[in-house]
Amino acid sequence: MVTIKEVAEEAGVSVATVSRVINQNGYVSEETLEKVKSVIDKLNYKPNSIARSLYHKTSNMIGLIIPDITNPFFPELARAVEDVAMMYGFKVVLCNSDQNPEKEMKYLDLFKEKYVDGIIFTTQSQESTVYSDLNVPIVALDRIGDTTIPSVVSNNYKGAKKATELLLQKGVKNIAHIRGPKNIAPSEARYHGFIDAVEGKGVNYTISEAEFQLKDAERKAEQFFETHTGIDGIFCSNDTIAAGFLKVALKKGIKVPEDLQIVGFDGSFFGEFIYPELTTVSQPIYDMGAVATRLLIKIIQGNQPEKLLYEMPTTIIERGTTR
Amino acid sequence: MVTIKEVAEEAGVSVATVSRVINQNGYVSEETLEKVKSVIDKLNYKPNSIARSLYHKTSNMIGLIIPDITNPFFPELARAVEDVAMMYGFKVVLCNSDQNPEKEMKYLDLFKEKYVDGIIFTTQSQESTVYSDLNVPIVALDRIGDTTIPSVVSNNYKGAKKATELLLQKGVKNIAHIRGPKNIAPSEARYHGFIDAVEGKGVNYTISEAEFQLKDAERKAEQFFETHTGIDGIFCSNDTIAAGFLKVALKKGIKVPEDLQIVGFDGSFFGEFIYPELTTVSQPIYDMGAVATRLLIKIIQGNQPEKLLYEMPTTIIERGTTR
DNA sequence: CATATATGTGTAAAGGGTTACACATTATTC
DNA sequence: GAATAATGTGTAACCCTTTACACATATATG
Repeated sequence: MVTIKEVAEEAGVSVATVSRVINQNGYVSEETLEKVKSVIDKLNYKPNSIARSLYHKTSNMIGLIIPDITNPFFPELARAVEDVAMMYGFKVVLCNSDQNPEKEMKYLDLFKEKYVDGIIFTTQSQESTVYSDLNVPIVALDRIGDTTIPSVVSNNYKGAKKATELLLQKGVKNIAHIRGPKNIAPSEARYHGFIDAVEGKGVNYTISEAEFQLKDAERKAEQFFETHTGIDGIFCSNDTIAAGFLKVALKKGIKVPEDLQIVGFDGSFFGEFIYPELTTVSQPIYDMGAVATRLLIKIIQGNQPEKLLYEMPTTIIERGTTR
Repeated sequence: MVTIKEVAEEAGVSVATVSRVINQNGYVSEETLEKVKSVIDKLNYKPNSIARSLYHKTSNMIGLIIPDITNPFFPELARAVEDVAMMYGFKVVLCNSDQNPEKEMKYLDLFKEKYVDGIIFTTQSQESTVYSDLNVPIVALDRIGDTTIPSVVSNNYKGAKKATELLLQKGVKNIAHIRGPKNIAPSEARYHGFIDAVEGKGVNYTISEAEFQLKDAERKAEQFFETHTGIDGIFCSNDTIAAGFLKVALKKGIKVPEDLQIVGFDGSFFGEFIYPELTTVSQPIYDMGAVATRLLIKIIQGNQPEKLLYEMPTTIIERGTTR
């Protein structure tokens, strides 16, 4: 690797001058500028970013902590973060926490050591690793309740409410909600959205629960259809659960959407892969990632965020599982 | 951040001694050792990894270049890379190249600047950014034809052949192959696998082509079913295409697997989300990532790879779209 | 008991940049 | 034309670790 010293020698100037040329600060004569530039080109010199980091205590890197990239919700998010980061000259280090506080701590330490300029994280769990006192700009995604960290969330409550209302409006008489795990914030919010859409409206409703995993959803669906009859509308806490219920329904010969309507949540890409296509509450996943990243970069650049909670709107995509 | 200097002062020794304690090399008396260790604990000192990198020209980071994390094939791969890297104390920097050579070059420069210890990359395209002369250990995934770079691939040819043979054996009389794009190596290999299973066997076959994208697959499927009749078996170049064809077939009221059998390729998770579940040729995606990473780390540690091509076996998963 | 070897610790240079400060030169102002 | 400001460049310290080398002491060897 070519160093600044070699460039300086070749150009017959000091390293300081070369540095000035690179960083475009301080005074450099036109003549010297040209000379140095040409040497830089000739030697294909690239300033060593590690050395820079050491001095500046800055790395142009953003740390991204997500539960699991394998969960279909996160690739798009990660992609958005990378795209925006890239636009501003930042790189991203991706870490899968598996919701494991130990792993999270480990990554946090790593980030500090590496002088990352900022951190974006998603934990769907509620108890928190101590994120607040680590003295690095940070933005939370899809996580509420913390009053000190700027957060970007989608409006889970409202989306769930709208979805439920859609089902009712489509003539559903016996509605069910398959809620997600209790300790996950969005699942909680969606549950409340459902309840508020249904409670006191004289509507017949049931609640069941499933993990955000296909296999578990199918198991729960099998049980569900055995123990419940006459259900003609289901609002599922996410698309994975919805896919599981749809599969089992089809297998049992239940006609969707004629006899049973189903709405999911997330707007996962696979909603279009299945048939009938899944009606779902779409979260602006890419936008959430983009907004979070822009926000983080703003903070990195020294601006205070205008607000602590950025709530992104959800939209209903009506497809084949509703009439 | 606490520095080694502060630790040294507090412990009443020189920085060299502290460094020796941290790195467990050189002579340190039992007494000093204890003393220094306790100070390190007390101050919660963590060696600055940037400074270390600067000295060692090493970063404990692995660069991973993939086309697009949003493509369902890659999250699992990325996950495997991260898991294995983690086990060996490496972190991973993830980059989406979009198959864009410029972006690839940019990332490669970045990696050199950051002293990444090694690089894993996937390009499905055949023309190559110059990966060979960058003087960093490197492993290619899912990419053939390069004779200098150690590669991990799955056996696309054999998998395709087996899949085709499976269809024939299940009684398919008029078989079609929906091939993937021409410039993508795995799609090419699968095409040849199909041809070799079918050519000279007195079998009736057709070839069509589609992008590895649902929308395009659906368009092509619409056309396909209009222009072809009597087709009772389709081998698709990947699961996304298969999903598109399945959807359109179901929409048209074609009975799957009774009247039409479909086999995909990849073993993508969404194959289980759809109904009937997709029969597919499963690639050991996670294993491929893990093997590639282990191989890379081996090279980083100075061992030569035993072979240049690591071919991983594919397995057929029979599910609902075949009889 | 002198010499060689092992043990323990510190000093300073190196790794590749950035920048405060010093110094020299040129341009401006009165 | 002298004082002041602006411009151009170099020297050296600094960012934080690691390690070669120097030095001192303790132990082993003949």
